[in-house]
Amino acid sequence: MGHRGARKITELGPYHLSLWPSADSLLCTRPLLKCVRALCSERVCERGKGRTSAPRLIERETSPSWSIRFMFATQTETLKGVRSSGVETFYQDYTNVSIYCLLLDELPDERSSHTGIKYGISPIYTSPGSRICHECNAWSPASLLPGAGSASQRLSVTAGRAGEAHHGAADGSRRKRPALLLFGAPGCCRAPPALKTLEPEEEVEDDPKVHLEAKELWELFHKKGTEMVITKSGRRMFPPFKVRCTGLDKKAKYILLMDIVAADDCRYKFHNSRWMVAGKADPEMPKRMYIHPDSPATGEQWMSKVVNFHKLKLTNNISDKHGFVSSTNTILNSMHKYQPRFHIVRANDILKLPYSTFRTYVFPETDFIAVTAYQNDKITQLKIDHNPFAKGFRDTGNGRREKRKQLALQSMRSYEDQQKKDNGASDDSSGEQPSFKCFGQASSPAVSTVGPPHVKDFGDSDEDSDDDSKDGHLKDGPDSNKISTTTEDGREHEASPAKCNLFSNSDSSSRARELCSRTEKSQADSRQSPVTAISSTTRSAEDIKSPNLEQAKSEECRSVKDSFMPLTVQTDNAHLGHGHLHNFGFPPGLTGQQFFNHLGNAHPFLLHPSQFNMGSAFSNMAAGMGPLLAAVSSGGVSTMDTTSMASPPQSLTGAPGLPFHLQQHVLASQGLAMSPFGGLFPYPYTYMAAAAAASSAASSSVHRHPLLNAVRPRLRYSPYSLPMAMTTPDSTLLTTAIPSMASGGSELKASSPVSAVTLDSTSEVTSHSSTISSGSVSLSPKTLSSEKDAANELQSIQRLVSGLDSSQDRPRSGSP
DNA sequence: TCTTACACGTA
DNA sequence: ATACGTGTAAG
Repeated sequence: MGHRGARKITELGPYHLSLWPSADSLLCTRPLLKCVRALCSERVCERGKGRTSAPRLIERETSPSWSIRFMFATQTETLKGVRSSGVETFYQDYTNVSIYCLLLDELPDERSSHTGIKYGISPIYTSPGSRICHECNAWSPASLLPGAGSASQRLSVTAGRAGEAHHGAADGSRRKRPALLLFGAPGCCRAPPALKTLEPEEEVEDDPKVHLEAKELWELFHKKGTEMVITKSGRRMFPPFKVRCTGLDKKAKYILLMDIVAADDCRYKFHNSRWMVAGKADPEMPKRMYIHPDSPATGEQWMSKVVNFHKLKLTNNISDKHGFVSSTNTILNSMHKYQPRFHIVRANDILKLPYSTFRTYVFPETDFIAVTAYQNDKITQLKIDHNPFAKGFRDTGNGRREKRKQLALQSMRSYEDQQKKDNGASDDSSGEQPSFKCFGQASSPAVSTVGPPHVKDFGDSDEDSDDDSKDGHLKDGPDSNKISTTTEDGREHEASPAKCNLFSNSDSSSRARELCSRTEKSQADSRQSPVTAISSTTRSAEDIKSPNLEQAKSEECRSVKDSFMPLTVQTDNAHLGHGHLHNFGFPPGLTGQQFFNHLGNAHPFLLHPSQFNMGSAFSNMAAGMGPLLAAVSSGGVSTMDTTSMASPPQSLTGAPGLPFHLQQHVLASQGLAMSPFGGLFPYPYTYMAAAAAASSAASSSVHRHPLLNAVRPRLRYSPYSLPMAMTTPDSTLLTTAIPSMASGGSELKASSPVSAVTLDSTSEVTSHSSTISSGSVSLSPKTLSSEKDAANELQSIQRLVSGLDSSQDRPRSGSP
């Protein structure tokens, strides 16, 4: 990575940045300077004059390995104006970066008089020990503001509403202060610390099997070509992705995750009632790994219920109004095909993810095409017939609202017709309402279809025709819940996983490509094989085997047991820098490299390490914000554990502890996403490279990295699979509500593990055992109190940062 | 194509 | 009662 002479950075004082424009001090971080200049010229000056209007996000590519992004938190509206040559670029930064939150300070007149610039930059949050790595020039928060302000000072900053940041003075006075969020990719070549602090995993024998729930329902949709609506705010999947696990070690703890990866590199169009390839796929959005909110939990707990991932939402929106992506959202490209994947990782702490073996399960019948509006009327009807939330559109007696409307329309039309007699067409239209068409919704017994079959089937694809027959099977069609395809029959459905360690060999890259190719094929096949278990072992490339579906269920590649190998840092990685780790307070060992590597090896479908989504927003924060959080916490906690932040996805907010504005900040930072792992797992870029490279996310980060660049040609297929050792960690975010903090290393504990408390264990389904949700799991008593506080703070910070959704989120965090 | 407000439903 | 999940129609 380029060393750009950042050497002085370490010497910078807290206010160096704030003294801006004192270019000299900034020179140390050339990239930063560059960004600042851009910012100033474009926005800051304006700001000085008055609040501006539209929110802005300015992004700059500052170096091959990383970049810095600025964002004005002051804006109240959306960040739509992301100005970037391409979304891809934008995202890259997004994911790969750690966040720094700075406030714009008013500059003394003498400083601004000749420049007209009224604001300087002062950091708000920084992690205590952060600094720059001379080797890789990576920039850590602390370096920016070493010493800048005490924790209390930082805390004093409060955010008002979403667009404004208020600087709360001790006296209680507040003055508005434009806030600038600076996002910088952390990078450090220092070797990651070992992860000795975490509790060792016990060796256990397990043979996990996974059943897809509601398989029949999935198949029903699949026949027509499943479509999933993606919206700005995020849309759930339907059918819901639920699985039932068996064969887990009752006592061992597992982390369950899911992600959604591109099924191929094609763009589709719905033409003549059929899905057809319409060109090459658009750049993949950064992918996230969604960690089930109940994770980690014991095998017994997982096996006692259906594992539901309904909290995961699909979106086409890059950022919310503040530019942050909800942790539970997975960004997809409309008109592209995707394949959900399920992963089982035996680990008692999320921090160990990077070192753990992923058992990946793919259910070919769950692939789908993301759409902003339904294309196939049959799919629409299936949704209406089976999704309980769409009952209002069913024809059944009661009243489907649509019916009414239609009727109304018809009446109106008829009326009009009489008068005008225009349209025959109108009639069609009436008939045409998609929702009415019933073609095979048979599945839902009750209500379903019966109604007016307006049906017009387009007779979509041939395949479509049969729909009905199957439908019948579905248990209560209308209620998805009821249907549990999985049923015991099971084995068919069971998928065996392919294991993959994050660990990836450097050579993996080539492999990854192969995988990619495979995957493509697999897709085609996918339908055939019910389940595919991918097992990739980090070590053996071979293991990776085909990712594809063909291997189908039965294959299990358990090759490697979870090997917890903290990879030592690969040399490659080494230079990349793991610097973050420290900052984040993550256990050093955790750093991403290993993590990624493992993933990378995996088959095409491998996860991308960088992207973990924790269910809770909190978690997001944690991930991305580690440093910030640390800083934030007044407690003086030096670093927050990512782990500590657990929060229910929905609830984020709740934290009573922190000042509201702080919360916002945090969120924002999170959202940004920072580095996926970066946040959570501070990891060196390196490791990511491997895993990430393949993935889109990877690509993003990759850009920066020369090495990565090579990889860049995105492998669509295997998002996660990159072999490269070096990938940057960026793309993924981990978001999760991490329930248990686990005993972090000493550092962690010190930092303040937050009680995971809030997890929302949404484990829907049935029972989510209280235990699980409680996160009782690994909390250490002593840390609890502090943890809670921390959590609260985090939440508050998140809010602050995000400034947004506070309303939505509810603070659950509280201690139970 | 995508976004938004909406009615209507679940939970 | 509130919060939130649906597809629709209109833009």
